[in-house]
Amino acid sequence: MKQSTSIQDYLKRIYELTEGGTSASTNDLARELNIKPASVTGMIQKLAADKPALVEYQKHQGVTLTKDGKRAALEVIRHHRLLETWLVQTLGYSWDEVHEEAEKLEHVISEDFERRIAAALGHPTRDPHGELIPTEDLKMPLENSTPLSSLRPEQSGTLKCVKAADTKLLRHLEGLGLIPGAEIEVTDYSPFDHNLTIKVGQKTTVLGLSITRKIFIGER
Amino acid sequence: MKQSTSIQDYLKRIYELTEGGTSASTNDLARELNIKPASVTGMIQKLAADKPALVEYQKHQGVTLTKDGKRAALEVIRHHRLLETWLVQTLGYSWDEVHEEAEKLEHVISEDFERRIAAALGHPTRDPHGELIPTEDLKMPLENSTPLSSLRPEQSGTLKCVKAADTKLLRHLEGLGLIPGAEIEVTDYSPFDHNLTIKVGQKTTVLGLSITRKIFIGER
DNA sequence: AAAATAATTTAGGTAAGACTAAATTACGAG
DNA sequence: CTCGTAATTTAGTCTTACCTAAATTATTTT
Repeated sequence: MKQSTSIQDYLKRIYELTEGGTSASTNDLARELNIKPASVTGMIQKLAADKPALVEYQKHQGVTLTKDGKRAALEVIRHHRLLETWLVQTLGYSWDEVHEEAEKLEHVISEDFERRIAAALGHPTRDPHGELIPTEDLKMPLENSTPLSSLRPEQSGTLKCVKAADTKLLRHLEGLGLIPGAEIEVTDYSPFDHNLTIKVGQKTTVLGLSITRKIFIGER
Repeated sequence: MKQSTSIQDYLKRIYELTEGGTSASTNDLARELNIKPASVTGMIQKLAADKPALVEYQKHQGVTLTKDGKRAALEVIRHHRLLETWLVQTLGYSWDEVHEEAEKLEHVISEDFERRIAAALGHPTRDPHGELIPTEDLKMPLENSTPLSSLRPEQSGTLKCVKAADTKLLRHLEGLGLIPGAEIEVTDYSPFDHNLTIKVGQKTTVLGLSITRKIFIGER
């Protein structure tokens, strides 16, 4: 019932890649996990063959998580996001520094430890990037936000979440005031390159699609 | 330069077993690590053969740590003891609950994390059991205490440290007031079974050798 | 000092989980 | 529909770190 670090990483990535409803391809998984596609095939075949199967898998069709697999993935994700929150709140990490550390800790902490930090933090619902934290009974809350890339001039909202782990990018966004809670207004859109011009506080910035896709906006 | 979890465990145990100046035997190591002696032989041969050798080893003579091995061991021990301190101080763990959790975390935390918790705790010198925490430059401070088992009637002192990980024992000792800082006086000694009668506060207790060997007493 | 016993080492094996190279399958263009 | 490319899978290797069984070395007893 307790998975290895490797397996937990597979499950977490599969969860992320299948959030949109599509199945996760061997190649995508390999890229996300920084391993070779051939290695992925081996592992997902094993995960699909296991007694209580953690993934659903048909040759050349990609993988999805089973009920059990999803639970296990949400457990890891809960660990990760609680840890990030806690590193920021109690040890003064900044949001661009927490990812790596949480990535290692998430695999080794006990359920007891998880409960203790959740309680100490007041049972937070979002991590420092604004990502939703799965509940204690391992349900993922509904996200009511849309990617910034889908907004158009005149539209506005509150920055809910930044889906990124890259230190440089996060620092850059922070410099622009683009952190969870920020009020944003779209002032211009360029249909050719999908650039958006937005106003955050006093500042006006132009952002490309590769960034606007990672920023999620919700109701004020 | 970064060792696997297994190797770190070997080094830590070897450090502990050789603190008394003697070398660590294959069997003792196997017992401490809960693995078979044959497996220990294989690993220590590898550690001794490595480019910068971590252990000194001659067939049938047991192992000791090299300079490099000692540094690596102290790094792990520092992690472990800082973590225990920190689990107790910030998450409300009791001294009998921290061992297992620290045992897993010690292998994955970064140097940055180590520095942050050390600073947050005010650079403590002892962990919740009173064990000395290696300094940031990886020197083990001198311990100026002796085992309770070496004291005799009329002698007294302050409890400095309890070298034990067993939950039951630790809870028992706590119930008797035998925690770091306690003032202790020896009132009786039985030369046949080495039992000691001691007074802690109001309480008088008789302790066997297996316990008195694990309790360390120092100057008031 | 030889025999019995205990400790240690050798030899060979297994399981995870990665890799490379080669084979196969799927898919888009003509 | 067939060819070429891209994605995927198969097959076979490697490393780490454990295991068991058998052989060897050390130590203790008689």
